[in-house]
Amino acid sequence: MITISMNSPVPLHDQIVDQLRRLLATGGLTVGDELPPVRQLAGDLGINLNTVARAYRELTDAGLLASARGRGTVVIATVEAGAEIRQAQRDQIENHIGSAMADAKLAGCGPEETRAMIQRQIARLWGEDQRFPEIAR
Amino acid sequence: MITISMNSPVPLHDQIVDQLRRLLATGGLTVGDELPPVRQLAGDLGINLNTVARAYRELTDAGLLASARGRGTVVIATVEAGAEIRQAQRDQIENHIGSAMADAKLAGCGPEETRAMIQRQIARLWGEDQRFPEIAR
DNA sequence: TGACATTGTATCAAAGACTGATACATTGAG
DNA sequence: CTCAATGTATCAGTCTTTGATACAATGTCA
Repeated sequence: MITISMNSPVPLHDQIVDQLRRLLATGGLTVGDELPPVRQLAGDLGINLNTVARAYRELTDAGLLASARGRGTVVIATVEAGAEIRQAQRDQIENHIGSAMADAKLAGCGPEETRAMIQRQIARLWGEDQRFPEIAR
Repeated sequence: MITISMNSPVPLHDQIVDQLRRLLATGGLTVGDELPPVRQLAGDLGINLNTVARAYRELTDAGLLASARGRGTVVIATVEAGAEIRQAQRDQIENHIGSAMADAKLAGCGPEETRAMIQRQIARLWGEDQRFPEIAR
């Protein structure tokens, strides 16, 4: 469900938060779903339970999860598309996308290969049936 | 030329390295170009010169830049597309792209808006004239 | 009801990374 | 030769991250 990289410069709890947010955004996690106990997930990942607890707490503070002693952690909200976007945030996101695609080019991916990656991700995120007849300018 | 964010969890020198690599991959920097002196860039960004020097050194170690006391830092190599890609690296890149696009959806971007972002980035990376007649599956 | 396993939370310490201040070494210009 | 410009090295301070451990709350089962 979650994978982490010990080599990455991004902290472990941030990696977990990012992936959970991604699952919440893509439908991999929906309201009512229970998350694995901190000890279990920490054990699976081979890290300390505090690190997982911290990730859960950050999302709890964000209003996406709810935790209670003895009862576990559940999803109470998911982020739905259509929310208001600030321009600064939009620029940051486009920058992030551009950075990822630059990495692809940097690693030797050609445009066709990159396009295939994007296609897969679009299908995964917005549904298999979503079609984009053309993306030419 | 370079912008940094003090709020980001990613270290300053990593931010600089990422953006420089991106410039090297996109043609914003080519062989022979001189980089700003560490003191100047550090001053512009409002950070310590060591942080910039570290970023330069990392790229120097990677063989992309060359630095010399008193003479400055110049680009000696750029990364060209077509290099061999390992599968693990490819998966990581696709994961990165997917993460960026998930962020977009998370922030409320619809598929059309995301597609527009991608379109701009493709044009920027692989040239204005590059066309992608369709990206449907 | 009471004991106990399960789960999240809090506290504290250690280790490491990042950033910065400062001094040093090299190059080139005048 | 002098000196400004530039990259490099060293050291210290501060913060973050991670982990070990103990605590608190909830639910289950005898």
